Amino acid sequence: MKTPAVIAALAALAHEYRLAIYRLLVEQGTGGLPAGAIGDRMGLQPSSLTFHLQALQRAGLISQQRASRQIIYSADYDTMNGLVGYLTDNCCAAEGAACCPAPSARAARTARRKKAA
Amino acid sequence: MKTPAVIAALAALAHEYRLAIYRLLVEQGTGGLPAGAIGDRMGLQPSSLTFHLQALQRAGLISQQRASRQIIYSADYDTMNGLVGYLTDNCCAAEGAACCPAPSARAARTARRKKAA
DNA sequence: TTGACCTTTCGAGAATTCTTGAAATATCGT
DNA sequence: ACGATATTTCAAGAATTCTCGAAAGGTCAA
Repeated sequence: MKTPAVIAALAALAHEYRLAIYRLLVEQGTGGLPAGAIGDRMGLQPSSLTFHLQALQRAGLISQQRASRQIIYSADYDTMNGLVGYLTDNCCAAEGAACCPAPSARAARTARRKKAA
Repeated sequence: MKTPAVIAALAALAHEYRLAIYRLLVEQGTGGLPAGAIGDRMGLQPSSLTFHLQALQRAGLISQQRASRQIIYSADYDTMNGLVGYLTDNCCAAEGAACCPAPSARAARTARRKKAA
């Protein structure tokens, strides 16, 4: 995951409503949720909801799919994996720093991520 | 780590300069770096640099310490750990979702975090 | 094809964030 | 105490993000 994409994902999640929407969609799993249902739970105006959904989508955190009249949104787990990978990798660059996951866990996660990419 | 703090940390990192500054400080380890040296490397105006350093500091991602005339900034790893923990915990809330680190790694990280808090 | 439903688009205004230069603060060496 | 160095504060303006209401775009059922 490149730095501009990381910044986009961070910015997308750095908002009360968007973080809540994303968490809600993660809970829903691959089934996702139609826009209207999201708006109801969040108490958001339709146009405001679309604004935030688009922000999440541009960042690659969620994706949409039309189902007749409704538009179903669901979480894109890959982007979150990439984000967490970037943050953990860049968290412990200094050797011996008292931080983050233990080296073994970090190595395992890096290997898994490289395979996925 | 509570949601407002998570949003603050995400917002602080969601900016080109601030993410670069944070990464630079992480590389430096506990020794940190004086404000001037950060500004030189980033090519930032002093007042702009202070603005961004304060944003990172308010989010708990970095801390400062005076050393005679200079002010040394260094990364606060705990907040990043908390942020990564929050993101990983909330990434795989749906059971069986094809996402994030394997359950065992997640459990280990959660246990470590709880101990630290 | 008409009307109802669900969602997005558009435009305007409010709020927030970012940048910049000038002035202020704090520390040091002389 | 004075001048130099390092950084922050302040105020103003530019840029961006967010919210809201009205209108438009698809999709379905009759």
